Amino acid sequence: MGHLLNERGKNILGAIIQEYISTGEPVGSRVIARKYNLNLSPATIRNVMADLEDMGYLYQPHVSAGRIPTPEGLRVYLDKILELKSIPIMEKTSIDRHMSSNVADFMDLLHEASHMLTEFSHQASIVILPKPSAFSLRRIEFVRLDKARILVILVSNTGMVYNHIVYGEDIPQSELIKYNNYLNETYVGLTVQQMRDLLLKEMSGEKARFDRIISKATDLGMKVLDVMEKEESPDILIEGKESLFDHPEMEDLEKLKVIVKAFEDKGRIVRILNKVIGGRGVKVFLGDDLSNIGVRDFSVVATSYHKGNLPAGSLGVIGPMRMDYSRVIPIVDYVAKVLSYLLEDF
Amino acid sequence: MGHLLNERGKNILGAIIQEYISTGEPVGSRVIARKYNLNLSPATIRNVMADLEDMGYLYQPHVSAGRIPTPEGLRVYLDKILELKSIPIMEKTSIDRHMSSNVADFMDLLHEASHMLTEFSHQASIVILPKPSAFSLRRIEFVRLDKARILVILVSNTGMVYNHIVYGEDIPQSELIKYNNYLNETYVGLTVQQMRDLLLKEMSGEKARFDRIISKATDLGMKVLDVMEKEESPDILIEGKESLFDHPEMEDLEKLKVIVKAFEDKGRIVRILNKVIGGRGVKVFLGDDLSNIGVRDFSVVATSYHKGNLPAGSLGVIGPMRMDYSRVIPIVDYVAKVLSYLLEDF
DNA sequence: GTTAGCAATCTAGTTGGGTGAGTGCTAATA
DNA sequence: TATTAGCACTCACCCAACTAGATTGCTAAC
Repeated sequence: MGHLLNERGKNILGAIIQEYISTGEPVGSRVIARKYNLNLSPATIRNVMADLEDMGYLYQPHVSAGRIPTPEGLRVYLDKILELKSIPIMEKTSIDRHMSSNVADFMDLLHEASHMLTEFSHQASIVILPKPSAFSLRRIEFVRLDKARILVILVSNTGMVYNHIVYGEDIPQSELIKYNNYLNETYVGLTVQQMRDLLLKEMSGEKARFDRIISKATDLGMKVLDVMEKEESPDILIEGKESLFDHPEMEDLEKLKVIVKAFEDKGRIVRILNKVIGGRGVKVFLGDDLSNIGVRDFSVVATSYHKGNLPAGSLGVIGPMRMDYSRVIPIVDYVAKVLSYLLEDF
Repeated sequence: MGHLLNERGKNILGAIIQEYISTGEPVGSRVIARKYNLNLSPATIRNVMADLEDMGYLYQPHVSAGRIPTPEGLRVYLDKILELKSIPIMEKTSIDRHMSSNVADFMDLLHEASHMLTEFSHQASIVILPKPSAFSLRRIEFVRLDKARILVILVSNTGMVYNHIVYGEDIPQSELIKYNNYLNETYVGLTVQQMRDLLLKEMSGEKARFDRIISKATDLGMKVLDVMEKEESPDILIEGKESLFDHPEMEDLEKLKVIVKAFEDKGRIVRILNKVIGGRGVKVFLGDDLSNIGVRDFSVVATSYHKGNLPAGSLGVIGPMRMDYSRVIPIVDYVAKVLSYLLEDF
């Protein structure tokens, strides 16, 4: 057998990974021969295993132990071998129910999504909050803080409240209220992109030249968009860290430290999760994909959620590489779909 | 020697605890006799140690080991023996500088305080965000979300933004704006308590009977105060969890799990920290004080910070019981003082 | 009241043999 | 030629025995 993975190779690799996922122990040739009826002797399986090791899909922790899949092996498994299970009807209805009732505001909805993810995947869940740019404006409000700072409060059509501070000249509150009124009349209902377009148009238009309010208000509006863009460090919900600790592979102290530290640095987690934005479908990050958060032997299963056709944010779970992907992937997928569906008419 | 702690008992207990704090190992009689010139032989010290153990201030992990202080022992040490060090001038100026420059808004200030706490105590820091009731109103804004929900945005005089959702009848946005205007004219500058008083007065007053706007607006205002009170689960900043992991006592896996889980449950942490509100000065929570967050062998050093004379929130650090209190207590104290000072004219 | 001396206790670390799991290789088999 | 049985080999893991070191409590002397 050469360097190409043939049918038998696939079967055996699949069996090994399945076994490893369910036991967490190195897998020997005997177990495979007995439990998975491939009609092959342990000796033959050993030969194939040696080949798979050459290809970089398996490794031995030590010579008298069985094999463990490498990240590369898992990647192949995910791409070519894994067959997804369908979600039990009970879990589906539970997800539906939790996410559509008892949610007072948009944050509740995201919390609920996060909760469903941990509940049914038994991993830690991550939900990246939507960037304001995914929504349209419901209301904007300026509040004078002091002579240099203006507080800007934006309410999106989902009821999310974003606030920013803008530095600038000293404008009395009474004047700011006029800007408010103008902007609330003109820009409500627009997305960030549409706002930017319209602002640019208005700023160079006739009216702005003669109407001081319009001119000043659009100036300030533009400044707000700039600040928003710069500050755009989306927030993040993490739930169920503790469920990670119950996985037996966490017996290692160093590993635990590493993963806890990884959670501290939310920026990096966001960056990984957001890689799924743009594409559709669930993606799995493994091994080197995660080396920048320092957790090579973990795995992130993530996908994006949408509002209408616009990608709004991303969500997923993180856990040890040994994870029941056939269950977890459909769950992440389903929660994202439900969330997107509910988002549509929020 | 009976059950009363005499001078010599104090000296020896103090020495043992000092030694334990700096090494983390059980302390034997020899070390005390050699390092701390009490002019006593190990044998005598052993006798005293046995007494201290009877009193519940020390215990032996096993018979051939030295002694470790119990929470009760530490409590006595903190109350009667410990002498605080003064903060090095370098650290003081560093705290001053960081907290007074580069802080755009109030949250920045709190983050900075939190940062200073970890930086100089080498423990994890906790800052409880002020309850809205500590501040006065700068601006209130109603936004209609849908026929049942109204979003209320409150801006405090410190520039903090609080938002709540109020359920009620369907009120058009144009009507809400009238309420806004009335409330912003009448209630800006008042604390929550003052608002409540004035609202009650207005509701039963003459004007409200004839002016629909005033009547409706005060109704809504009252509802907001009720919601605020109910939802009052103050938020919390935690920084430097990772510095906990570097303490050698964290070699124990179970301990690490426990502390990480404790951090998950912010409610309980808030409840502990908030015990300091009301009193002045730094308090140390030890042993049983912390059993409700499941971390008997940790220690929380906390104090409250103020705006003017009103307590606004609390802050402190959490770490292993073995902590250099003579350094940590003054730092917590100082950061709280600086924060209170800066808060005064925010 | 204090101290020296000493037996007793217990942890932590080391050594060494035994066990079992699993491999790779070789030669036989289909 | 592909597969398999057989076997020697390797290595982690466990257990038991032993050693070294720390510290104590107690007793008797100072």
